[in-house]
Amino acid sequence: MAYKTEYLTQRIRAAREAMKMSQRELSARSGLTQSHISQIERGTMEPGLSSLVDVARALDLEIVLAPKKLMPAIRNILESASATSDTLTLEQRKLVGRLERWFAQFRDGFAIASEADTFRDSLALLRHLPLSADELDRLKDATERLDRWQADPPSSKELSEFAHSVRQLRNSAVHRDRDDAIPRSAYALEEEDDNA
Amino acid sequence: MAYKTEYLTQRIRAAREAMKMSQRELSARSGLTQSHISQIERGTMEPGLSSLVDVARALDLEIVLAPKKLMPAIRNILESASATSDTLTLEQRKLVGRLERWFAQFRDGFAIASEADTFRDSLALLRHLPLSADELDRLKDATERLDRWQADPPSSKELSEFAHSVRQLRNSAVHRDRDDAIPRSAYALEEEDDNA
DNA sequence: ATTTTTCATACAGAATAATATATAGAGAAT
DNA sequence: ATTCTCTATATATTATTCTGTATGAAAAAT
Repeated sequence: MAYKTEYLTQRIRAAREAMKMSQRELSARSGLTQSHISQIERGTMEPGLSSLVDVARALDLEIVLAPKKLMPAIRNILESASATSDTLTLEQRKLVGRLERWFAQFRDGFAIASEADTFRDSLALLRHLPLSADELDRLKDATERLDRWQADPPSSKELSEFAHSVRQLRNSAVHRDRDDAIPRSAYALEEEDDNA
Repeated sequence: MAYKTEYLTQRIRAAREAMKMSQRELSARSGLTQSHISQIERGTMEPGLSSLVDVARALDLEIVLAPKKLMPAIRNILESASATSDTLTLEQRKLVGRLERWFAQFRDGFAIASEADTFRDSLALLRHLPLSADELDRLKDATERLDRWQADPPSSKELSEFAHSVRQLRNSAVHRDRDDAIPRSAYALEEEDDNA
């Protein structure tokens, strides 16, 4: 009777094993008993919501309620995080990191605060989403503008334009269909994210 | 007792209300009793996981376990689908208006007449449909192409592509599911056509 | 071969979720 | 005012979780 939530409890077990934590240790961290955890993982019993929250927290996981329609985009993020990193994502992270550091300094340059927030959040996404070669180029272009702005600070209009172009980049990466997703060495399927 | 799952149950209530669904209707859809739902939403009782799953499903929501470090990225996606404001819709109308004026001039550029008609109809819809932040971005991108075409007129192939992208935009706005619909209250009634 | 660790399982009892049903109050609609 | 809908709340009963504790079996480490 318990497989309505099986996909969640299986993820719990996978997460625990991925960080090489024993049921006993998880028990200590979460406050549930070991026997309880065993039953949850096995599907012998359906946990209460609060138990799941406790266990998830202990595994550095968060419970999110997401509209079904957004699930492809969210899966994109979850998978890209567990996908093996290749040279593309390495450079990508370097670039995003540079943009983030720049933003920390230039945040006040934004005329509108919400625009600055949007920009920061777009960066958060770009750090985790797979990019095509073309998109990576655009990301590179963006960081190159930073160089020009070292000497000559941008106007708020330029900044706004800049933020928009970064957001465009984010959009194209987020809403990519999984079918034409960037080919990667091994696209891990949902249930086997236990590769470090 | 202070429940640690209140952030989830609050989202349930918010989702239900956003869809204008009564507790009774949700009760019918989810299989829980109305009284049960009331207590969950109020926080007087903590639901079991399976109850939460049932309710979430009935609201077209999915429960996701996400690594904490990915939360900024995920929040970004969740917000981009629901964020909207008055200023945004104002901008939306400005953009659509611009596209419409442009179309009045460039209508002959379309190789196929039906394509032009479809384009015009898409615009008419876009004027009245609530758009997410993402969709507004795409709309903005579209109008920016117009700028480039001031000097350098588009080929009929480019034009066709352009019309297609606008139509896609229209589709995503039209076929949005109830659950993540943009709350209309702010601008549902304030619409008087400003003719171009 | 022995010890340790890890996981599955069992059981009793306390705590709490969940059902079914009913009702009261608030607000909206007629 | 009367009727309707919606939400909160109450009560009694059943069902399930959860704890605490203990044990067996398999696997790993010594």
